[in-house]
Amino acid sequence: MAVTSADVARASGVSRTTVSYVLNATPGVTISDATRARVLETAARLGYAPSAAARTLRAGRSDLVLAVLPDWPIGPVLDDLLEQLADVLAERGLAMLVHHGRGTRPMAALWRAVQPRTVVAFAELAESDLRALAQAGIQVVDASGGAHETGEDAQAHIGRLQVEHLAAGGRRRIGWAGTTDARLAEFAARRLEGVAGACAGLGLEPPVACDLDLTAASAERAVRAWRAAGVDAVAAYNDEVGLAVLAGVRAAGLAVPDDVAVIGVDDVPVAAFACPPLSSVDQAIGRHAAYLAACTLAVLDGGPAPAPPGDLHTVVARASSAAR
Amino acid sequence: MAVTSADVARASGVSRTTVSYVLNATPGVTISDATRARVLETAARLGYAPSAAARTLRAGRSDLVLAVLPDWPIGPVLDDLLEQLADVLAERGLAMLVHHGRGTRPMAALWRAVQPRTVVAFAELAESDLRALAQAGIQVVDASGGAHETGEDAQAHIGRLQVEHLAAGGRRRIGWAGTTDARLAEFAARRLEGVAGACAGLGLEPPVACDLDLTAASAERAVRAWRAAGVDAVAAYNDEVGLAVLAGVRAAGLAVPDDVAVIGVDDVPVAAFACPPLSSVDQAIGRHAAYLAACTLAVLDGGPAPAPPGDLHTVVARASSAAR
DNA sequence: CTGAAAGCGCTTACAG
DNA sequence: CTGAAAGCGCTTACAG
Repeated sequence: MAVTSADVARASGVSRTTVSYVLNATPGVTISDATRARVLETAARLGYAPSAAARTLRAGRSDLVLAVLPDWPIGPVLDDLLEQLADVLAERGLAMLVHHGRGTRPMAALWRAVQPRTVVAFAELAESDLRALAQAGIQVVDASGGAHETGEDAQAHIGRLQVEHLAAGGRRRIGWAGTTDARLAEFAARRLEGVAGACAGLGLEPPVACDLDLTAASAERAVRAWRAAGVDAVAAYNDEVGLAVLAGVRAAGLAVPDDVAVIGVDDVPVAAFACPPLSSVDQAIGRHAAYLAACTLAVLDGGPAPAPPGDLHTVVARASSAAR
Repeated sequence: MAVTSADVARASGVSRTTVSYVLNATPGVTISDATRARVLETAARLGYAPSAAARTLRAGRSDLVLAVLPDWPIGPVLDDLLEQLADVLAERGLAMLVHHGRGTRPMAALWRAVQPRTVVAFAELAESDLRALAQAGIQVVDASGGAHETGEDAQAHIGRLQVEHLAAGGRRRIGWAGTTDARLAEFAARRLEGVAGACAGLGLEPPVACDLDLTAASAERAVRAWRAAGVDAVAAYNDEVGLAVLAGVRAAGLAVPDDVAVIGVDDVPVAAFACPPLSSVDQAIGRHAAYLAACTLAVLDGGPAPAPPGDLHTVVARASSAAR
């Protein structure tokens, strides 16, 4: 049914070898212009596209890049990042296969089955998987955003930025608004560490941590707890949680930023529309994506690793964290 | 390097045929329990996983399901849907390959290269692609959300629900808040059609359409235009746009819902935290995803198509569209 | 400059 | 109950 290289060969009166040489522009072989033109024309006319399966079997590796996602929900940030990465890879003729780390079947089976060219790991991989990948010669791009160029954990760095901004605005007692989503727990813990570290560094008391789900009731409860502890500023896990906090403060009859300042993370468009507009930490996702794409290409080409993009995180100050 | 079925055969002292029979539990062949146990144990011990490429080449089709996304940004709704679909497929040993319809290379090359088991099309496919897929025996699941069970276009249906809700609250002059994102144009047009149709059906004047980007300035401009036309209610393309409208109304010194009512689409968590809380149209994405997964499995198994899930869309009424 | 042949790893008639 | 052999579509030494 499908047209194969043999069909193209037959139709253009040459061997499959020649077809392969022409279509892959194999370096080191010279094909007469007439033959080349004829093969190309025939291939186009027949709508020939080489079988990925056969190529993979032959080459021992596919044209697939496997993106291993963590078990947590993909927010708009990671979403953008994946899209941009897929675009860059597509330009190189590579398709991106997205795998949610649901643990449904062992990673080992997956990468063995798919024989990806590269694995881009947004989640930390198990030791055994890393060993196995290394042994199979599949290189791994670490996109878990672990280390920051300051040597600090990148997530902790974000938490630190939040606290430093709040403290610069005259706030002295910091609350932390985490999330009850268990899948985000590990991630949130790293943020909270940064928050706690920054408080310690600034001589503030340790942060008062509350986990919210995205309901008004849970936000109100958190606000009461913070209030009881004398909290005058809240660092939120992300903008969604931050907006929940704004609503909770309102519901408790208090005012932002007069009673409590709030800052989120991600700087989603909606943050600017809140009342009051929500301060946030921008993650410069475009530059991050470009860097990640460059890393992936470097791994593919065996080239040198690109220079890290410098600091990607900046505080976007809005009314919700105005200085008092 | 990688362990093959030949390795397993050698290590367990049988032929590759037997290994294949045991591992695939091929129906119609009987293998002695001793042999079966030995092969299974050996395969596990060696960490054997069959090569997807070889299987695909042999079978003429892969264990991949190709999800063809439209060119528009993936919102939280589609995002959820994809994740759930991927989970269901994973349980069946199928991996989902996501392809953004960027038109970077012709679809034809992609499906030919990948030989997917099924294509789940979230965007409408070109005639030529549909023909080619049919010819290659690759079935297509239409997930573009085109037809609604009422016979109405599903997107138009959502627009209708918005207008009917606003009109039921005593609003007489409807504004439409679209998006300047060109990738969403076609989608938004179908919504607007539903809005216009509902207005006509209710004897209201045609909607006053404005396209917004997600900035306060553009929202303010739109609000002024609506105001000049006497608009007292706005149906927004989605909750993000709806929240921008809320901010624009505030910036114009007007009040929601007293001067203008607003309703979005998607019912994202943040909608409930707005001031005032934003009304929305819930898309019951979980049920939609389940239906889509069932359709995909039905196609894979050649079974009958599952019953459509009934009406998935419901208005979530909040303060932003309170009756006047 | 071009072609015949081998082999990637799998499954499945076909023999025994 | 088990094995030897062919073939899926490709690429690449190796001959000519």
